[in-house]
Amino acid sequence: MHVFQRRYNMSALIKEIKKMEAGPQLVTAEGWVRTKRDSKTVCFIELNDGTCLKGLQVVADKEKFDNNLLSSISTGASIVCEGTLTESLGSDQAVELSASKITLLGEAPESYPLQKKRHTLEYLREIAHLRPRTNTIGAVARVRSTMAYAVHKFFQENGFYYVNTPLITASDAEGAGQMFQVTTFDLDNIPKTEEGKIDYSKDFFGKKTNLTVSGQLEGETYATALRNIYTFGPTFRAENSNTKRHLAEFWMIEPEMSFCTLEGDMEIAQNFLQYIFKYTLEHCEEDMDFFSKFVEPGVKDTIIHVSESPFVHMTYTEAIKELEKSKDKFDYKPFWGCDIQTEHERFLAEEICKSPVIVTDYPKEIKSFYMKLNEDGKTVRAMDVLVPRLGEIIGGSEREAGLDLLQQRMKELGLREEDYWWYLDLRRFGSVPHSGFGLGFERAVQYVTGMQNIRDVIPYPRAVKQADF
RNA sequence: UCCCUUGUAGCUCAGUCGGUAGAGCGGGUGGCUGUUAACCACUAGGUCGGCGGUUCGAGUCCGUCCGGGGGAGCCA
Repeated sequence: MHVFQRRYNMSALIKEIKKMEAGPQLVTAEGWVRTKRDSKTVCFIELNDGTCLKGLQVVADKEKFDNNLLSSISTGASIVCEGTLTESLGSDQAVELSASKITLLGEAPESYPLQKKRHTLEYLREIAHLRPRTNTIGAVARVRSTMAYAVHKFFQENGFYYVNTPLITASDAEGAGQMFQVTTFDLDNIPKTEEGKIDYSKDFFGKKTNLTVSGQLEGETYATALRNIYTFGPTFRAENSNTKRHLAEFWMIEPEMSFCTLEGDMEIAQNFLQYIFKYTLEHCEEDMDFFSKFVEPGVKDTIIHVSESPFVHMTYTEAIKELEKSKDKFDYKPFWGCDIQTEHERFLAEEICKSPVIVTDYPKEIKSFYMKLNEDGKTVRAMDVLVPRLGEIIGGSEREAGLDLLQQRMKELGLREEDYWWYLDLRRFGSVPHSGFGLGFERAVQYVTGMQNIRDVIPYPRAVKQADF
């Protein structure tokens, strides 16, 4: 990126101005006032436009400016400053803007909710429309955007096509949790059949529909046509879960690869995570330093380490053996066949492996119907990527490619074949081994930034009893 | 949904054994100063989350409802 390049009618971004050298040319800076400090003859304004963490110091000689103008420039006000860049006498910045002209665009009276002091993240959630103007949420927003770009960049550069799977779905049986129903019915006057049941034939789609809980099944259809695809879009879960790592509306990334077995799946998952981590470290250095200093001490070093070291591999059976050695530490005693609890996941990643770990070959009973059965008849070709601090960040598998085996599995679980006719067609016509995984985007942002609560890494969190703004 | 915890000034919190409230920051005013979480002084600002109960008296004890946080389950 060229620092001096002008875009459309925009003046230079503050992140670019800060990299310029002192000189006689006029520079214009626009932004919001973070804080103002007065001295006898000069006034210091820290101006931030959100393009970087630390703002530009604007220095206004009090003799040159109307006192009313300077006094109305308070924290939160929006201003335009024109002047020349000079070498700063202060030690916290290389250059500063010596203002020759300041225009107040919008004042911010004392009722402005953001003070020039630390606020709790809980309070900031109540003013979600203003919180991106804070250091922390601004940094999260920049990192989130950078990570989203890295996601596309990784897949686009590695032979994947971006597929948009539907958000509204008629398949009610994906089994991945409670769904939000979509209807245009007047809920006070719902059409009923003669038997008194809801008459969905009169609803908008002529059948019962919900918001998607996963684009995977539709993703598989495009993977078995374009070879490698990925989805990256919103996902909805109506579960009544109240935790710091669940949302009712979140963004999920789901790659799906044809002619790919579980081994390839694991390799891509690791390379993918490491790529977006490295890309973010490279492009968000200032923000990562901030997170590492104030949000989660050492998170930057952790991400550097994780982006360079191979992940540990372990089968479910091996993982249970390891957990049984320390069973006294757990509320839920581990045994072969049990679900791996959050406490187990974290112990595996944090204590046993001290790094991300990929656990594979889970008992079929605790995994989804579409996962490929191993030859032992008991386990499936599933993999979960567990990371320290968070637990599961990726869940994936090699898909069952055999029609008979898939039909048998669905029968065992009471799934109706007619609901999945098109999914089964993929096994009827040109079936191939294929694999994929799902990554919760917000969880990845949490992991990279060290933010404790998922509601602080998405602009407007939707959760149980929470849909403001 | 369950368990724990919390709700006091604009924000963050203190408030002892039940006797109707304090600090820091922020705001305002004044002072000082090339400042950078600026500093110093003064000042304004409160239905103590709502409702009900116990008591001579409730921020404090009890019940209940609502909101916040943490943990669990479910999962991404």
